[in-house]
Amino acid sequence: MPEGPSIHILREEAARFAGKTVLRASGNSSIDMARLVGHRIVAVRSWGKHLLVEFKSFSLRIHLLMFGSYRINEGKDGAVPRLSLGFANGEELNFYSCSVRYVEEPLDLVYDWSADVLSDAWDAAAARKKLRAMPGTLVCDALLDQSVFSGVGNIIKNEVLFRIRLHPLSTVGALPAPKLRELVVQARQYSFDFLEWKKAFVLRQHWLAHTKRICPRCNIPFVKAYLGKTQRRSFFCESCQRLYQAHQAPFELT
DNA sequence: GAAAATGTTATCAT
DNA sequence: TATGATAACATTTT
Repeated sequence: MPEGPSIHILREEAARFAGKTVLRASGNSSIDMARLVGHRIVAVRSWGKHLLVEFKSFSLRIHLLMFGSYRINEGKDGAVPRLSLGFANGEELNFYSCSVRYVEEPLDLVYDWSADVLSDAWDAAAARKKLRAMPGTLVCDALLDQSVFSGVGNIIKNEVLFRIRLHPLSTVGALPAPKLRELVVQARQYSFDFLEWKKAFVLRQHWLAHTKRICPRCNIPFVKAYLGKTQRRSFFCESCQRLYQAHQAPFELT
């Protein structure tokens, strides 16, 4: 369920609770839920895959991890909420199998909004600068680095690399400037495409590489491998996705 | 029904 | 101490 665009949708749906006061909080989370009761939600925000419910003096951070889900104004069959927030008129916001935490500091101090690929505050130049500082990193790992591309997940990773014809084992430092620029542009652009397709329930049919067996450009089999320090599934075409590697030895002189 | 998977973090080992 | 490997968590789809 959850890459950045899915959380963006969740945030839009949960925005209705901004300004409302929590009347009840329950669930199997280990956080102090009583603390929430009586507090008014100032805003519902998101940063990449984090959903942030902001109160006046603290915030709640929900991360759906791999299998999390949520329901608004209804329960989920046979599932106990990790956290259930009750509001006036029987309204409720329920989260299942997710990570729940308090953030004590002001959100603007904790989060770098310019790293969120779906944010108005997204800063492509800042992302390029971060990438230039990690020349030895594989592009498949760089795309999943939340401090650079907050919200990008494994599906977006595979689709972006296919879209810009870039081999996942390419090294960030070996990319020509225009390619690096394209990587940054498409990480954001594909995330918006993902968002629109997800909203229209047509996301999966737009996948060109992720879980696919044949390259739609070359008509030859994709390679499926678990790559990078993250060891996540990669689907790529060895024919049309170019591999850029450093010409010099892959160790650093210190 | 087994296996895999849209993710992150805690803990242990080196 | 810092880095890295491993485990842990939990649910739906193939």
